[in-house]
Amino acid sequence: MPELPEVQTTVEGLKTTIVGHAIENVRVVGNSQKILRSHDHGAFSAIVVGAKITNVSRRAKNIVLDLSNVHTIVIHMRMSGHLLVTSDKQRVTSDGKWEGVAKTDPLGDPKNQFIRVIFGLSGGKQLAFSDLRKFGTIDVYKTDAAKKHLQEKYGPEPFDKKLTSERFLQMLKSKKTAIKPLIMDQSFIAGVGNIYADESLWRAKIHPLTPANLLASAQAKALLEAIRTVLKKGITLGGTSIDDYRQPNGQKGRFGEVLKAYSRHGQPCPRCGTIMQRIVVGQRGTTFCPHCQKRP
DNA sequence: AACGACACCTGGAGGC
DNA sequence: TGCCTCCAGGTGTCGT
Repeated sequence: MPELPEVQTTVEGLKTTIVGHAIENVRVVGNSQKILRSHDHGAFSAIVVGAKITNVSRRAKNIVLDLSNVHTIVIHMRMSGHLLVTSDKQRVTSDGKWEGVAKTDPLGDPKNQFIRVIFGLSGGKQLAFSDLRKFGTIDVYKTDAAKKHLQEKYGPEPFDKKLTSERFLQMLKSKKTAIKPLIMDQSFIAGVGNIYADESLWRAKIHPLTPANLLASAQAKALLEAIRTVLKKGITLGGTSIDDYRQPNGQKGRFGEVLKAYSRHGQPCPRCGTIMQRIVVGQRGTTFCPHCQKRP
């Protein structure tokens, strides 16, 4: 599910709510042990319980929780995961049910009912991981190992100032692969997934199957700017909640209301009115405007 | 090295 | 209503 803006929105929500709190216990609901990937439940608890959360940050689509005991928890929400934080008088029971939450409360939203892992925090707060499809992962590493791993595994962050349009063009020149799967490749550039890829390519007027090395300098520049623009807008609007994503308070993001391309096949292009088409690229549904985004 | 196919899970939507 | 098939925002692995 979540791409960079959703992860960033989550991180910002967690920063103001859970930093400074200690982890008192970790519960796994039902048959969800595999979400704790690096360690089994007992070993994971033994490492994190008693430690204080000192910082929350993001690298690529990972949520990074630094702990006071030189360990770091790395959470990946994959397709349908999201993190929720309880406020006063709200509670998740050990079987994943909400208490003190009305159906009309954002936390009462049906998409917030798939609680798989619960962190009990000091002060009576809870951090709950809801994930319908159970694809999400929660790992813990020693902090230096975590930082090294996160640094090496992923490509540049889209907002990194060192990622100039010249450098981006250079990166594209060495790849013959189609541009859409390339910008979704996290080792090429971090944070772009299917929604923001479609949006960026539409904005930059580039056909998703264009071989990367055929992009002209002006197109590379336009694409990098488009990626930055759509990601920034996604963050401003609290992410895209097409289906499963929710903010830590349970609310939906609003970027879905302003999508120009993603999932709009059969509807007119907002720029030229041509009916938008759907194709499959790299096994992913892809929507584009056949008039604005011409194949080279 | 690069690319495609598939697996991992579960629920919702749409067709018949 | 009930059953069936398809679809989903991501990524790891395995095969060619």
